[in-house]
Amino acid sequence: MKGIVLLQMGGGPLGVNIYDIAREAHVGIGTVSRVFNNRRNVSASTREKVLEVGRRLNYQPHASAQRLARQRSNTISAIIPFFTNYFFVEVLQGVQDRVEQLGYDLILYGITRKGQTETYLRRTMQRGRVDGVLFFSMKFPEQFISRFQQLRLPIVLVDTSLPEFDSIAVENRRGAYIATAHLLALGHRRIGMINASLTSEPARLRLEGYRQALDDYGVQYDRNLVRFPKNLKSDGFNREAGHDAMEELLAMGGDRPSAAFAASDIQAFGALQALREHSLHAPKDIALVGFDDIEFAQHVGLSTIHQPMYEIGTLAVDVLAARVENPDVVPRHTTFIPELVVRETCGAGTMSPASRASRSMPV
Amino acid sequence: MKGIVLLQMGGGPLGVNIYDIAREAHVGIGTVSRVFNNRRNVSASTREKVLEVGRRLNYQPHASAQRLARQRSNTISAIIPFFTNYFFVEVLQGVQDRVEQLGYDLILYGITRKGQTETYLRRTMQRGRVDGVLFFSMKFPEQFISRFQQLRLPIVLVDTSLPEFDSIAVENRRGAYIATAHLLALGHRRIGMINASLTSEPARLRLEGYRQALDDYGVQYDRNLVRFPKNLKSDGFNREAGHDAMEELLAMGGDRPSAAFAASDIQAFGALQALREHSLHAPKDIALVGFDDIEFAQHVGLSTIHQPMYEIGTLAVDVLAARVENPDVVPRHTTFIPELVVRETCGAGTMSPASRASRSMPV
DNA sequence: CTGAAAGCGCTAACAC
DNA sequence: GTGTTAGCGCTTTCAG
Repeated sequence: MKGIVLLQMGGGPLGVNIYDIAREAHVGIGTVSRVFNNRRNVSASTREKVLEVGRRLNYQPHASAQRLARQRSNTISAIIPFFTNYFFVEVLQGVQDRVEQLGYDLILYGITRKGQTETYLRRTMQRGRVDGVLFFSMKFPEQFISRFQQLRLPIVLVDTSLPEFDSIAVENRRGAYIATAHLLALGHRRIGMINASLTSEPARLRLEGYRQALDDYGVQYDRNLVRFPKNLKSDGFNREAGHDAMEELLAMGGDRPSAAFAASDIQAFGALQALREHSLHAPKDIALVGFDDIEFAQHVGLSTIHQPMYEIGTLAVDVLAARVENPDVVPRHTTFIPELVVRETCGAGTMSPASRASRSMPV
Repeated sequence: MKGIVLLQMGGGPLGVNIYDIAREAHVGIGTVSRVFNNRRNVSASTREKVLEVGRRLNYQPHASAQRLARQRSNTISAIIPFFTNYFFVEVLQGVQDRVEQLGYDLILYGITRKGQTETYLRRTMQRGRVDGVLFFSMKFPEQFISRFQQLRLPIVLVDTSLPEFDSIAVENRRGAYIATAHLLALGHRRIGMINASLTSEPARLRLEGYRQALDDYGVQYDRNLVRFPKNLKSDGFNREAGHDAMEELLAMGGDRPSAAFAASDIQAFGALQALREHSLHAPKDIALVGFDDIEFAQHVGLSTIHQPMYEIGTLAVDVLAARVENPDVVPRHTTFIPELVVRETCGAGTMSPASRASRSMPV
């Protein structure tokens, strides 16, 4: 009866379920379930009959019920800083596309304020919510390590790492080295670094790469040339920090560097702005190389270190999915090698449109 | 027994459930449920007892089970273009923050390729998945209108609209008018427009505002001054389109405009780049005003029309939540009035840092 | 105030 | 192949 009614009114308040289909198709609910789950032990004729009724009644399986019965949510979450960096936007595209291919849903937990991280971690840990989590670009809170391990909740760290969990990252040290070495090769000897807070892992590694390059070129490290954000409320991966750091560098007067390496593109933009405010230009007055290669880097002709962000996103999902299937293998750590992209601000490019558009130039 | 075991091993494979708590606390499962749902018809003493056991066993309610029993997912989805515009990033922050406050989960469906829209719409329509959906900046496919209505699935349209559903948008016509009038007031008479494809609603409205302003200032409309994207594969809200449009404008030689209004900041960036390639500058050679006021507009000193993106995001969630609670009220359409932000590229600003930082200047 | 019982809609193990 | 029967874990009457 209900089936008929539904048919007439085009979908009742509660929606049509597996029982409606079963009744209408004169089969058991098990069969209906098998059909819609593409199990093959169903005869062609009954399968077609069920499918026909399903179409006619516009049946849709109930997602929550499936998740409960299957003990699997087919959902993953992404905990990702939203306040800065734009890096994440491009990574998210990769995540998004892969997640769609694999049929997962993606719950987004964007961090806009400090402190949200723990809220979201707690939330994502709740049973039945997600099968795994992607954690981006932030220090993973220590007190959660053992909790995730106990719950056996799969997690992969992206752009950050911990021995306990799978991780994916770019070789930050290497990238910074490449950037600095490039400047060195161009003849610069006083090279500043516009860094973020050392509480950030990438910031620390990028500093190391910078120093290593200096070393290899026999240039004495000068701590006055390395600038950190003054405002400790954020990690310093933002435009203001970059702006202020460049101001400081400029304030050194005759001692000021002839080139600078910024720990992120976004800081480089701030630095560029500071330069403009002093009627100075890159690379003429100060050569500049950034890090990330976010989309806007092209807009302003910023030379920078390219990270394969989209690929990082897709790989992150793959690794997570693999762990969901097989929770007991040892943590796997993947790293990408970043590449230098020469545009205008480093002073090495020709000014032709061709070079401006160039997306990568391996070293 | 199970409770004890769980206690000892710190969480069994299946997790502790309401029955474990009930047994351990010597109460019925109904009572346990009431306690964890903060119903007040529970005596203080039993409540405390249940809570204590819950803490001890590290109980967490199972999200899928709750959703199934409550017939409510406490989740909403956001279908949002990811390919362009950066507009969405800032809107998403607002969405994200509000969604957290209201206790919803946010499923993200980012559109990176044409055609994904329908996939995601179908997906988000599945029963039990979400309580409502946010649909952004794209033309809502006609064939889904009646389907959403039949399912009575709440939806709010953002940055686009349809009579049938709630919507939130900025007054595009008004914004374009303001931008153009500003240029006119500065003395410009030949003003170009760098537009996106007219298949986009905002593009159409912005053109209208542009023409209206011209009219009001007694300036003859010249269709040669309005440029559309050549590449019809996208909607044209991107850097390349802006770049090419500016090229075309420049190619007009002596007839070229002395100012231009771009339908989006991102197109304005492309235009700025084209200018640079010709060793021209804004506002000296061509004054320029954009639309959106995405974060990067500050970086390059772009004068533009500010949209309250964060607020649009939070409001969108509020409106959706309201409709989830009360599905039967008539559709509500909200619009925001955009404001002009004077920076450098329009040529009206003083060059002081103060004015550069100015975020809004109502007209 | 509290316990018992009946779902919510689906999956999966088990017979036939 | 296919129907039946238990769950999955929680919410929500309904008695008392």
